[in-house]
Amino acid sequence: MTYSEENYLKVIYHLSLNHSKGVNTNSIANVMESKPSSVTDMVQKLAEKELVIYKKYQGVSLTEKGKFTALMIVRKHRMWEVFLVETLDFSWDEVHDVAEQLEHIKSEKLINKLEEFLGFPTEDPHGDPIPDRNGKIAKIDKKLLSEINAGKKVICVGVKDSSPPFLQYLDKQQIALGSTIEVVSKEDFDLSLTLRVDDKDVTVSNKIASNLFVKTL
Amino acid sequence: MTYSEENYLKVIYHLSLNHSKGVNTNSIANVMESKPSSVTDMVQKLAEKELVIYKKYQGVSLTEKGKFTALMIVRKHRMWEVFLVETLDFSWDEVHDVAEQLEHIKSEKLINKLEEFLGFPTEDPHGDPIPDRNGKIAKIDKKLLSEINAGKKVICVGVKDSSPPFLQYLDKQQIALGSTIEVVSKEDFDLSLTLRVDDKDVTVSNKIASNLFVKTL
DNA sequence: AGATATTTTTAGGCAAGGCTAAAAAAATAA
DNA sequence: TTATTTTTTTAGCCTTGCCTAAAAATATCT
Ligand SMILES: [Mn+2]
Ligand SMILES: [Mn+2]
Ligand SMILES: [Mn+2]
Ligand SMILES: [Mn+2]
Repeated sequence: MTYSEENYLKVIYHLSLNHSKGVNTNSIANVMESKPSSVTDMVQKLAEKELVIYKKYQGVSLTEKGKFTALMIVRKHRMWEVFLVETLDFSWDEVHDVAEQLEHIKSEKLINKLEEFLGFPTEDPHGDPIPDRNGKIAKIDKKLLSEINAGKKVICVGVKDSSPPFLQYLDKQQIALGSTIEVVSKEDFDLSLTLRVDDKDVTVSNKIASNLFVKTL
Repeated sequence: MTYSEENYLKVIYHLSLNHSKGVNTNSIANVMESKPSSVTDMVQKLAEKELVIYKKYQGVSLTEKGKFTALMIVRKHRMWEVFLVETLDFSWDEVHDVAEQLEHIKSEKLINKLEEFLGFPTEDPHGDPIPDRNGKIAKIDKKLLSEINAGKKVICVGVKDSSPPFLQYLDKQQIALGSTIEVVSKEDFDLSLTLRVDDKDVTVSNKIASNLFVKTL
């Protein structure tokens, strides 16, 4: 399994969580920052190896084998992110790029020992669930903050976008995983929200609110 | 810098420690388990990038830039080996292959944070010195056990061969880094040695003795 | 339905990093 | 010194993973 094949499987896995049908060529190319023709090439190779199911012009989906492989990569990615934050004091906006490299290290023993050392974490620093060694992944019950009505109190449990600028914005507003957020009011005009986070009022745009996952109490 | 280029630089670095002149094509090919023609190709590419000095038929040597790059890879390799043994409880014969992968992870911050977490170790689990972040590497004063005369007491400080079979042999004989070894007698015929390690007598062949580094008291 | 636009695939090419076989240079032996 | 062997380089080929341009299939609009 090459580095490149692993990245394709991971991207197909992530895309198939939303687009419940077959994943289309163009969306893979967009995420991979490559060209549709390259995607077609690789997808045909993955189909020969029985990692994906592919019919011309019909999009692609993972086989059980392909899905398991993808989950193991996601497992490693998120486990390493926990290590970087918890053990090496990285901040949550610095870990993704390094984890993109570390997720390709091939050693079952390494990931299992690391998991043990970290105390069997179930979520990564962005609130995403970590698959266990059998590929089982918890479904975390969460809603977007943008779907919450005024007057409700919720807890921040994750981010949809985990790009550094967004995470740094949250740091600046002192919104972190576990923060209690009260939706004070919602503006009809632009759907912006006024929140109370730790006794401080903050106004956030709809774009912000639709990238924050929360749990109702 | 690709994975492959990094491996070439590392191999050239290790070979140039012994073969004090230019490193020859064939020895690189042997270590890399590739063919001399492939080595010539790559060496020419490295010369263009000013990482090595190369004249046809004259062997190859590292430039300052190439040497620093090689040292940073060695630094990462050995630091990760310490992590695997100290933090994740790997045994010293299990770490090399994983470290071969981890040494290519690109993040200065990662290696420096890891170094800090590990308490700035100066040697890896096989007794080899770890270069610091400026590329400075300690020269450890050590001799081969095979050079020690009968009657002397020494301390085991490293291994020359760090292949799993050899390391496992040492485990079985309960010889570890830090063990005190007394050379009881040396057999003229085959240069085998009788040792006293922790109040136990062991006989080892010359081959074993010439792969163990020791420090005289 | 028929025309047009979009998506996807195919065809052909390129760079990296390998390989084998043959040629050239250097080292060694006679 | 000349002949032979060994080492090294060159030439040409292959696979992987990417690309562009063109062709084919599918989707959308009138
Ligand atoms: Mn990530
Ligand atoms: Mn994450
Ligand atoms: Mn090693
Ligand atoms: Mn080592």
